[in-house]
Amino acid sequence: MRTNPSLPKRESSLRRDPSSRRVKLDELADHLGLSKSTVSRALNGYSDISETTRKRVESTARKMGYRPLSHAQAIRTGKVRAIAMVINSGEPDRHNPFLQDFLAGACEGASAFDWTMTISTAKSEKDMLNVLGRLVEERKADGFILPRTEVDDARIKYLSALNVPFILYGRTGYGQADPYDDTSWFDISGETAIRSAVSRLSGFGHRRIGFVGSDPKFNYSHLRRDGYLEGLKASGLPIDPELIREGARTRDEGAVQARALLELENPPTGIVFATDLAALGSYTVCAEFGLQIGKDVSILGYDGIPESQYVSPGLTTFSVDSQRAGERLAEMLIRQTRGEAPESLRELGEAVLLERNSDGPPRLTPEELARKITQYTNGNRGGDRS
Amino acid sequence: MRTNPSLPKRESSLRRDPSSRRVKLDELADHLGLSKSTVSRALNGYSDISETTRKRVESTARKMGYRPLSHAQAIRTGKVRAIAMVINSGEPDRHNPFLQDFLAGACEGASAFDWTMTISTAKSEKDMLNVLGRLVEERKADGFILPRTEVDDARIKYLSALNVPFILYGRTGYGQADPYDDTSWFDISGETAIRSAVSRLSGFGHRRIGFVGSDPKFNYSHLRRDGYLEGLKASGLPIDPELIREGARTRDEGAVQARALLELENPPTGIVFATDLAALGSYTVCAEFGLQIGKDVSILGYDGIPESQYVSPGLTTFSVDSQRAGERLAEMLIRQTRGEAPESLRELGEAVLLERNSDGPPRLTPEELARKITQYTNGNRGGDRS
DNA sequence: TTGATTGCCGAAACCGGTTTCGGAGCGAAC
DNA sequence: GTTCGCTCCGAAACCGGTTTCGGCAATCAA
Repeated sequence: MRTNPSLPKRESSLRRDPSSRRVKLDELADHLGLSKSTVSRALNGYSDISETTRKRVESTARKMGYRPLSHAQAIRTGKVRAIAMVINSGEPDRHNPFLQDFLAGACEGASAFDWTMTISTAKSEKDMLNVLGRLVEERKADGFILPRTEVDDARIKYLSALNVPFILYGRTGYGQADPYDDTSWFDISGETAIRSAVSRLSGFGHRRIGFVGSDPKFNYSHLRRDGYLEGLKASGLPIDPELIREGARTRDEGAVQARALLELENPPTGIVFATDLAALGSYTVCAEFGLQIGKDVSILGYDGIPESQYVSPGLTTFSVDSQRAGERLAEMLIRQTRGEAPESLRELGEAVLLERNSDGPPRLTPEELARKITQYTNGNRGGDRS
Repeated sequence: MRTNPSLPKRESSLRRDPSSRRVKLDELADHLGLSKSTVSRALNGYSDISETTRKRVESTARKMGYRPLSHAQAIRTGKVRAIAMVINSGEPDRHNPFLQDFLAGACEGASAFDWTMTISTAKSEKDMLNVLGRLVEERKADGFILPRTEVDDARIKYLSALNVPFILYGRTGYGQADPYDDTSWFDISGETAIRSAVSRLSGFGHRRIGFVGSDPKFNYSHLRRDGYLEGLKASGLPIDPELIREGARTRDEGAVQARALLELENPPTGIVFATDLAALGSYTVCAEFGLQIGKDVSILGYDGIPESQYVSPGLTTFSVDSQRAGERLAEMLIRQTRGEAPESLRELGEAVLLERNSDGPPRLTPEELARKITQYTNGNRGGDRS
């Protein structure tokens, strides 16, 4: 006698009620008086099935509630009708309130094709490739969405080498000769948004405008900084390296960079942040310096996180439609796995400006601003500010 | 000639490099000089394989990088080694910053067993059952995690009827005779936390303590309200129905309920909220009434969302370890699909108090508080408060 | 010595679909 | 009247695993 190694003998209780058993292809074929191969080809739209039979098959299939087992088809077709995404759970700015919107979009995009979405998480960069590898090996998905693309992205190299389809949320290869040679991607043009942020401030009359970028390992950080530079150029403002800071991903890091900018001898009267989170960090610094945001200093963000509307004053920012992004990415990825050329699957969307109260005409010149800050901090040194 | 209905003829480019082809069971068997049935049974721990052979098979399997195709096994075993969760994307409070932690936990819990996690979203309550249905029909998962359980939960009925394994994040059937008869669940004891919140306020000297619950369709809302009542009882305080509000899921709804409580003739000097989001809504109301949070009125939340530490004053709240919750749920669900009895798979965790500055000894009596509010609002009527 | 167990493994069926291949039936062309 | 080609469908192989069943050799009991 052999023993099955599984646990207690409750397996039977897991079987579905026999009365509500699923209908399989053979039964459907019997019911139709056709062979199962004919039925299968009819359902899959083969051309050697007469139109009338196809219609008949489809209608009774629907009537009988027939649904092919996806893994049963996968064994022959090699496609599981699923896309995957692996999230890096070790990131400092991982508490992304938009994840749900993004996932909702991706799921809907997949559902529209009757595909599903599997996710996984990686604890580190190294773990990432292992996780991807497992998913590929076990063939849990036919393609991958790669969020937060980096300038030099290991995931891309890995999947390319394996010839596994993928699509980027973002672009990659900043600064390379042919940055996006044959990958497909969807992205929101952060550079356009940041450029117009600078123009907006310049239009308000700001002459010294600072920029706080994100981690330079991410491609978007470079693109947005370039948008800032373009914005300066378009407004005829000089580039001052002193006003360009990088590496702020979290609120705290945003605060550090905001402080550095405001403590300059000749501080900016307006600051554009690459992300809302970093921008929110500046709020505490401004409070600390006795600065009124929107008057003494103008702040602009990017992302459109919900919190940006609840701070006071409301943060002017550029809102990204994460749900749509997820949806587009899913659709484009599926089309790629179906044979469309990756190079033909690229799309660039735009963020939309949410005008709130964190920016406006400068009330002070940079000199006056500097004086106000030093006076305030001196006056408060050792004071009680609980 | 028959035509395959798929798109352009690039299929070939999708095939993996033939040199890096996956090794399949037959090849492994050939390499070992064994039959593939023996190898399969060895890998699956059957008892009729000698220990030495088993070891040999396992080691060379590892050496050759053999990995069974999960859908190929599924066709015979009926198990795809995946758990699923479907998120309701239509919820007003869907921007949950903890989703990522939760998913990370669930994914890790699944990975530990070499399972994966598939997700999907539903746009409404009705859509929910369709989405679940599709996943079940196509057998995309072996079991489901059901988050945010409701008092009368359609998902539970649906999956129970189909005899599909599932586990609740939360409990259900509040008020029924045998509320949790044979479902398995993991939950955090919100009632315990809220009870101690009341005790904490009472310990500070508060005598009138309000409660703002969440949507009563959710089970947790009732449990937390009960915790509030128990807390009052433990502190020897009377129950005043006037002080109990419900239905606040969003920040704005929290604001509405906070306003209602504070505008009472005999307002509470401390308010316990069922969720952080609702608690944050009270901040704007307090500002509007010229009330200093933590002094004039004490506020307590529950959830431990990141934002709670960035508001001023920091919100005292109870932090829930979402990642651990996800991990436990995944493990328990997998064990259930392997045959363990659902009734034996239940676990109750505790939230941990994060003491911050939104609560403390009452500076005013309820009467003084009421007077302060009316004075302030009258004084500011029509005034400029931009 | 013989018959019955036991330990270990191979052959073959099986899971539920997809795809290949061949052939019946029919109309048109020679 | 063949022959050809076209439309449409069925039989059977196939995908990559798992599970059943039976059999051989060695061991044990009688």
